Amino acid sequence: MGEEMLESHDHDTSMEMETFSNYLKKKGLKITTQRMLVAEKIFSLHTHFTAESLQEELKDRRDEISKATIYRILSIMVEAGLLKEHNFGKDYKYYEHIIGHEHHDHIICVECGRIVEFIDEKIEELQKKAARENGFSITGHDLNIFGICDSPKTCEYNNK
Amino acid sequence: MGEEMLESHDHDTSMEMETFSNYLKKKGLKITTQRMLVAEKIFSLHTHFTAESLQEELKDRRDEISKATIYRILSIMVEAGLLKEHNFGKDYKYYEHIIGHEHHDHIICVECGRIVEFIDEKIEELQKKAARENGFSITGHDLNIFGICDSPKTCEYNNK
DNA sequence: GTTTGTGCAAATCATTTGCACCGCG
DNA sequence: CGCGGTGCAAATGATTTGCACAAAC
Repeated sequence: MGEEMLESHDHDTSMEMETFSNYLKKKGLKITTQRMLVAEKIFSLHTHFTAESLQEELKDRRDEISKATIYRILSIMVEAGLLKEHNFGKDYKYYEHIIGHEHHDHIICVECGRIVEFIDEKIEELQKKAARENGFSITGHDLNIFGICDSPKTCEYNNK
Repeated sequence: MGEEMLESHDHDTSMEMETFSNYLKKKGLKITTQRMLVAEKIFSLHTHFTAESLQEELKDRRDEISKATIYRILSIMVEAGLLKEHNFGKDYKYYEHIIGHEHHDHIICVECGRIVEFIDEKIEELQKKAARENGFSITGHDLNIFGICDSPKTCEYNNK
């Protein structure tokens, strides 16, 4: 239920945009129209998206942004730590912005594709413990649970 | 530490081969040389492998097996529930056979690629709980922890 | 003998890259 | 202005597929 709350209010992106601009300046990269448009869109989204869906969302602009540029900007933002890349078992990547979002794991419906975010501090703790016990200094993790959801709205399985 | 033990003894593959053959028969698929060679190799491996590395391992045979065939056989074995597919964040897939191996999660070294398996029943339990609480009936999960390992043998990071 | 499997090469698909032109600083 | 950025089209790399020949049943 945490995610619906985050998505309901209209998010002000100025703080995130500022962070991104600062990163660009610090790295000697230029502030371009495309970078601003893409970042703005990304920060305004509070869902998981793909390079494809992002380009689609930007189509309403008079000037469409090329896939090459989209990929290049995504890569900068991941590098900047503003964006997280996910592999949900598909052959393309999902992204979600990080600022303003706590770390969380995912439950993915194998029937309708719905993604629910959740966080369990005990699981986090146990993961750190497991890494430590195996002599690893942890840099990150990825936990995805797959299942069939109960959403009568989206889930084909519960919809028939 | 559980994994080293599994890997140390020479595994008899006859039981697994039997299961695979039965599956093929049941599905009206043919028992071919390639399918037997690939399955035999897979069941004898107790590590994670890729389509590429598997083909490499089969090179010592007089007749090399084509990539197309390898992929086709991998797909059958996944379908049969004998093989599990993994996305470790790379742009190619990893596989590991399932029979004779308990379910487990992975810790992957981002420096040297070493993969350690682990299992934590409490994490398993908490995952089921999280899925249940979000209205999902769980079908599977994937937990990967990334970090830097302490192996002086393989890890470049600890090797310099 | 049929039907299914295999190898090869060509096709896909997401992502990346080379290059000529464009626009920020 | 000058150099990094963008778009385009071509390149890449893993995986898939069409097709003619080969092997299983």
